[in-house]
Amino acid sequence: MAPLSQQMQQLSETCSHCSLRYLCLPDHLDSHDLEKLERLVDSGAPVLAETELFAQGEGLTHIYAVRNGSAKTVRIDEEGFEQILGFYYPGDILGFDGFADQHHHCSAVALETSHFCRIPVDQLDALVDELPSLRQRLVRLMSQVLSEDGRMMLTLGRKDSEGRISSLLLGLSRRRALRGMPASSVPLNMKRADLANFLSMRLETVSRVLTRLQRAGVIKVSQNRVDILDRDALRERSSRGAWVADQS
Amino acid sequence: MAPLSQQMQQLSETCSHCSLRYLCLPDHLDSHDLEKLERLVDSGAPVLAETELFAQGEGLTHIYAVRNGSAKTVRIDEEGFEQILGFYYPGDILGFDGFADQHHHCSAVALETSHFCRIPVDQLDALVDELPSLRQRLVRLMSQVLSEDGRMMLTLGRKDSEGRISSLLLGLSRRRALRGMPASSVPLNMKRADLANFLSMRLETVSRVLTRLQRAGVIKVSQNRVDILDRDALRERSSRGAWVADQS
DNA sequence: CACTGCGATTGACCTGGATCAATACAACCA
DNA sequence: TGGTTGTATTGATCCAGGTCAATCGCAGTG
Repeated sequence: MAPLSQQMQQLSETCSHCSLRYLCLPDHLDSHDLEKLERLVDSGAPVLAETELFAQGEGLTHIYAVRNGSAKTVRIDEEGFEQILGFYYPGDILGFDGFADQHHHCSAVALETSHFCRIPVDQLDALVDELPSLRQRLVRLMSQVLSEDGRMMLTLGRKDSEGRISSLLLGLSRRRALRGMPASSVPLNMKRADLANFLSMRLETVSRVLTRLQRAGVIKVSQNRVDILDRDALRERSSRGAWVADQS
Repeated sequence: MAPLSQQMQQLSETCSHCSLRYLCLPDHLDSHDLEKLERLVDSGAPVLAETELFAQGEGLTHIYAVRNGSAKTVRIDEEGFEQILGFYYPGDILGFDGFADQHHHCSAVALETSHFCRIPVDQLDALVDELPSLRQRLVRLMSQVLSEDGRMMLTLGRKDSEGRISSLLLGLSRRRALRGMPASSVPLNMKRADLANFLSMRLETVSRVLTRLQRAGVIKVSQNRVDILDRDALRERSSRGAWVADQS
């Protein structure tokens, strides 16, 4: 339950007044440039849970910023396997991977009823040519994703189930903190199957690990929400069990 | 042993005459823009095996394109775990992840004696503001990496040891084909430990899988080189053993 | 040539987590 | 209130691959 004032702020139509401007595209833009960006943004109707924002293979027409709510991106690879690539929260941008060849390489789906800012790519493209600050911002955001992907590969490759869950929870918590939301109470808006898919575990294992962590007094689980009781213990578990690579 | 003519071509000082221009930064640039880019590029002395091009944490001053030879990127995460993020071949760019905060988030190390093109970031940055075509090219290359990262996460998360090795071999082979090199004979310039680290397996397992594939007549292993005897079988194995995710 | 050292291979064993299957719980509807 | 459906938890079993350890092969070196 965020206070009403905060909700209003987040839903404000203009980037300049958006509480997320320092996380999102607008960061580092001066008010003049920001105004131009603002004019591109279309904050449309609410998107219902399970609704696709864009589909894999589709042409790239817009990128999206999460305004409120949450989303996931899913890719189905050549062999038909489905992989959740990430979860997205207010201020995050969806659609960067489409710039490669002007087609989306994954689908984006709302996890709950959410609002998104739609930004038409062609106009953004033109504006980027005009505003060096915007280009830099864009490159930085993409580069950030790259470096987060690296971290994720490490998690998937090196950590055991407990480490993966712990890392995920800490990550979600950290991202809440960035947004000024209570970091010790993390809502799991996605289903267990989504978590399992994302972390490359079976959902039974997700369940087991969550209860194990609960029994150990590290977290408190209640269906769609996890309270972090002992952050240090969680941190400890997120790296314990990760195995060290052989020396080259 | 590439023919001398090809070596000469690859080592040509100018992008315009470089045989890799269609893979590398210059692609899609007209001759006028290309000339400007060319002036930034410094193709320095050969880099010896095991030498660092740049180190994690270091400020971003240059990005590098592989001219010939090969390299790997390695990241050491907060908890001290070392992860190889990728292998790089002629035409590939190293250093993109540094744009996030002007610092490298991984180290780059030559796998063998290699040549690299050094491009100073500040000058590149200025040129990018000047040339929209270069900006687009840059964004596309970064976006490509993003989408390849997605594929890699899937491999790490979903595939068993045989699938991982098979995928890797096919990937290396495909990249050779792109460069016009014999695709059925793949040199493994990195050590087994590097392969293992990259694929998140133990080196013993890498060894076992390679010999298993050899015994099955799919490949022929000879210390630092793998010959692909039955590409279809390899493809089959690269997806077999990958498990399907639970439905959300 | 013997010696050393590094990397690759192979063998034997054991554990984490996938798999299969049953049960529990909540929301929703008739 | 009971039935139905979707989701989460828990239990029992099994195996891929991690772990430990021995061996081998080759390159360099005194």
